[in-house]
Amino acid sequence: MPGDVRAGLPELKLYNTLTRTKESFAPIDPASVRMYVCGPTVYDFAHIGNARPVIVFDLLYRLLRHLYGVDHVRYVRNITDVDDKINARAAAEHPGLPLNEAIARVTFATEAQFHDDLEALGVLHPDVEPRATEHIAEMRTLIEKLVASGHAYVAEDHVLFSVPSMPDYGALSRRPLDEMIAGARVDVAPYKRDAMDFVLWKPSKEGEPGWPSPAGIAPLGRPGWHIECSAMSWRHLGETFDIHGGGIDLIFPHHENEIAQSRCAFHSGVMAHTWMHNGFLQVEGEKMSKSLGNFITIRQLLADWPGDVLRLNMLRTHYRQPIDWTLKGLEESAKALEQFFDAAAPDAYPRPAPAVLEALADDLNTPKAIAELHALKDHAGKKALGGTLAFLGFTDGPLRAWQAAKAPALDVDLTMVEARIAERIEARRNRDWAASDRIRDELLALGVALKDNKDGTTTWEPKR
RNA sequence: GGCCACGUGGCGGAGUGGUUACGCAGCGGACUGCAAAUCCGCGUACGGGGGUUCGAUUCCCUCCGUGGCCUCCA
Repeated sequence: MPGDVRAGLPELKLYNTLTRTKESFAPIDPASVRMYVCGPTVYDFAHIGNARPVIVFDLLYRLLRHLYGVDHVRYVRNITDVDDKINARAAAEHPGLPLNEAIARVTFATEAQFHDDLEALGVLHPDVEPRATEHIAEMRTLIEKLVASGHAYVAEDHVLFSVPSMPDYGALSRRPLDEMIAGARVDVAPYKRDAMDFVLWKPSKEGEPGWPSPAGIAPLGRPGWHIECSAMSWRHLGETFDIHGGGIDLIFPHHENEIAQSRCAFHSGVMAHTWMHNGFLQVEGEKMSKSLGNFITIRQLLADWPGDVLRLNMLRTHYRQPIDWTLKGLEESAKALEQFFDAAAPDAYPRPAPAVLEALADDLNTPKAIAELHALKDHAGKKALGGTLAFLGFTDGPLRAWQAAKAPALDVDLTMVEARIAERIEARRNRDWAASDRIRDELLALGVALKDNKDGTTTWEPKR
């Protein structure tokens, strides 16, 4: 490598769920830093909780690209397009269609909605966005490997992963096997050898999507939930890679099972070196759920706020902390963003100010980074602020459009306003404060707010 | 029940073994004919109780509270 591309850059530290400590990040290959993040299951509009990992890991992606070079980072975020919820949705929405066609419609439409949402949130496209249904072959290969090595077995046309075959299963979630078995509240399927065993492949029911099964199973089948991520990360990032991210709720069982599948299939001690998990989101102090009626989609929020405000609001809390999503918070975020863009030079080259970069390099300390943004606003150059905002994924266009749209429509005669202002200046020159104040009040009633500037001029702006 | 997080000033939210986070709101001041805008300044916080320490918000124990996972879930 010609010189050290990272010279002068801060050391990146990331909290690793696997070790429960903040560690210095050292990629397997600095020329190809590899990150996998669990993406959405496409059956409905994404909610604001779904937006959190997408925004957080987008920021990490931007940071990695800055530290290692745009062409030296490979970011994979999958689309899960095979799932019972998708099937149910498809049957409900398109009752007249064959199920497979209905499913295609649902997943296609949902994926498009998701992409629209992310664009509004300022999220970059990952380098690869693989779909589960396009990686069935890889899944089958993995399953065959696992069966061949004794880590999986066939029972009643299912393939199950044998958890006891992996002695250190549970390391990520820190759940020793015996405890889990003791505390298991699950109905154990009779064909499981062990209560903890999980499904890699299952037979498709009549009318469900199905693919040729592995391991000599005759009927068509479909994959279990966990195998797809092992297959897609393998295909696009290799047997071992640097970072695997997702929501904290995925630690168990999803990520634990991914690790089991990948490590046992490749006889490896490691799937990903760094495991990162974002905290959960609540809405106005309550858990978000459909039954409480506080279930908010990204799309609903975008009707009221520019995506950049949602993005800033998300980043005001450190990614590992729980976040309480509130209207008050959104209002504060909007205000801060307006201040930033009022103070920033437009179309600045995307480049993080050193203090912001340092904050981000410390396990994505975005609240600290935002504090530095305020410092830049007050003390540093407009270009530094503008460049940093651009680096962080903020653009002012939607914000400005939003400001214009929410401003009360002014139906005033500009010539009249200018005339009244001139009239008031004359009154003030004559120290006729009563007349001056009357004119100001009258214009304010029309939505025109006057400002007497230090240089003696008077300007106006729409009343806020 | 088991496991894992979290509890910071009015609110949001970083961080640290001993000096200021930062933002919003509030208050005071400057400026102004009065305002608006702007600028300056101010509050003196770390859930309760023990312990370690010269010293703890920061480490340990414990209690209380909140949330999450253990079943699909960002």
